[in-house]
Amino acid sequence: MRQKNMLIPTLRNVGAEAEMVSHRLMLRAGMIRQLAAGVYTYLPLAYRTLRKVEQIVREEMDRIGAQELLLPAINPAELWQESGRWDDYGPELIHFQDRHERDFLLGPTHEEVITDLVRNEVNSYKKLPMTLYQIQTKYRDERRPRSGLLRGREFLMKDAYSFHVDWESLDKTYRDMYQAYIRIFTRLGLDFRAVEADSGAMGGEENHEFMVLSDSGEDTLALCSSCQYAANVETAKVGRDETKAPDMAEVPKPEKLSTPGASTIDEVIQMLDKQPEQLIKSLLFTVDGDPVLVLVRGDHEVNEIKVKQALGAETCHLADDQTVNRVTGAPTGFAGPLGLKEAVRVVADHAVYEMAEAVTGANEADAHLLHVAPGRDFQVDLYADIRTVQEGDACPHCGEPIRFAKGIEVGHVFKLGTRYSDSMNATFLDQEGKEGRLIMGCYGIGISRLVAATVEQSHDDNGIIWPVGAAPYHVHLIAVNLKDETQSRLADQLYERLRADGVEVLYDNRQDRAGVKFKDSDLLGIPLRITVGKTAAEGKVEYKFRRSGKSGTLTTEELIKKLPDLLNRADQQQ
RNA sequence: CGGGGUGUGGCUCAGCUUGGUAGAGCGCCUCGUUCGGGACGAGGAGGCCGCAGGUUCAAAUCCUGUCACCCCGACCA
Repeated sequence: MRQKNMLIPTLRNVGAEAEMVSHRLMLRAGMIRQLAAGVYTYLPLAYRTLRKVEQIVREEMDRIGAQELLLPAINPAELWQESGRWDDYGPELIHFQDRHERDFLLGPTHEEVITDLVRNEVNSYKKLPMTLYQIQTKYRDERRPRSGLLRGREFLMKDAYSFHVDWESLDKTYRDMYQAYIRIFTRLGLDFRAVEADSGAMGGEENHEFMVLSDSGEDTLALCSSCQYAANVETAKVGRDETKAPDMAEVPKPEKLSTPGASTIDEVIQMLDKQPEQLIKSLLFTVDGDPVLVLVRGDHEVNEIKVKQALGAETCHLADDQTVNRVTGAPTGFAGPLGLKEAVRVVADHAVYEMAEAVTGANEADAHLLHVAPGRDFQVDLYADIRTVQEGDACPHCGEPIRFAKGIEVGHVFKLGTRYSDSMNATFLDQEGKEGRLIMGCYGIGISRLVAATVEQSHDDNGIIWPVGAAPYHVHLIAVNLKDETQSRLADQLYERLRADGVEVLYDNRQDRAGVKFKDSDLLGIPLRITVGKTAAEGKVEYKFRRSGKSGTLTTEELIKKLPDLLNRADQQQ
């Protein structure tokens, strides 16, 4: 393409509202423009990159036998009422009514539509397993869209759904997908990890998130410093040594102390001159409607997801103040396991078991108890791993220390099981003519987010550095001075030749000074730059890799011969 | 949803406290010089100051409302 008439409105600077590197660089490179909060126009360069990424995803999906289709973005409310998600998804659904006042929504994901399709069209085990996917715009009314393409309200996503007669079949497709994802992110040259994750509102069983490592990521990952263990901190397990029963023979009886106004761990340790790990933090949760007292060590944090899992519950959240008052007889901040007004279930973290004595709330305003011995002074109904992992904790697999890293979630694979086939009655007939419930998996990749994540991970002070796989063009051809007849003719010839050879080349034929072209070229981040300049008279041009900065001079014939080789080297760091 | 902030040529911003002719840099157009890392000179186009009310002789500026956008938090996947 000749750059002169292309819509590539580069900017020297952008406003302070764009904070994320990818957001700033994509604005500056003339790739995206914001239309509304979380809604962006993809200009020609961004659209090319988007299609490049799409194509990689498509190839890897096709390779594992997935079939591409396109589902409607507009969904009737009935389908979502049937699955129960019309209410569950809540205000995040963008919905509207048509002229007949029928409810519709713009799909944030497509389990309902695909399940409806498959239950109608696939009735026999002979067709199974089957994997279908689409690449489509999704709509989510995020409470707070932010960070440019990383968290939009309209975004491009690849979503795949698999259907099976049994779990073994799902396991196989899940593994295939997992490998396909690894190939996709590897082809994009990304530094990423597959981590164990929580399935959230999607429901279902085993699942992994694919995280691009980046300090600007919203998710925190717990990575083992020694083995392969990797998990989202939301769900990461806490490893522990062999549990040792504490010796509490010498522990005196509980003693009440006045602690006026000390309702937080910090205030209590200040007042009593204790360390946080000598306290038991007691929090009242409402779990499936019932109050449950949850105990963790003072320096630990309760993990609601784990509490929910440990109790096999559907819902779990901190109890409101009234409930706390009723159950403990005290304002929030003074709860403890001794002397509750109501008998409630008590769940404690493993670390609590190992405490010989502890400070707890006294279930009385402005008072705490000293010398409380778990097991002696109160009973625990269930000990479980219910705290959030901390940096330095033992890895649950090998015991080595866990370290944290930040990541951007670009993919997620789920084993859904029968979550949707149950609620939507999706069945098939097996070999014996008996009806079976379809077992499902679903697998997403945020395509537009992936583009932004690539920029987050691949840039320098001068601009974007595209991996060849995602680059909008492979070669940026620059004529230094178009008024120089020799340069201009050589550049034109080279452009036509490259084009004829099928090379994806962007030709900067603008009547600008060299400095402007070089600056823009760095900003756009095309992997290989070819400059036609001073040496044009000798029939020579210069090449330069955007990533490594390495350069050289070649005749045009040599260049054309070596171009495939040069492009192979373009992603190299050195 | 709570807290904070910002809306002024295409872009980045000043002007607002203390009301009185709407500004700068970049970009854009024309001419000339320049031409390998965001050139220089001269001339020019372009803005009902987010919107609606109000106060005032007079509002970008003060008041009220409203909308949009950004940031932090909560929430959610």
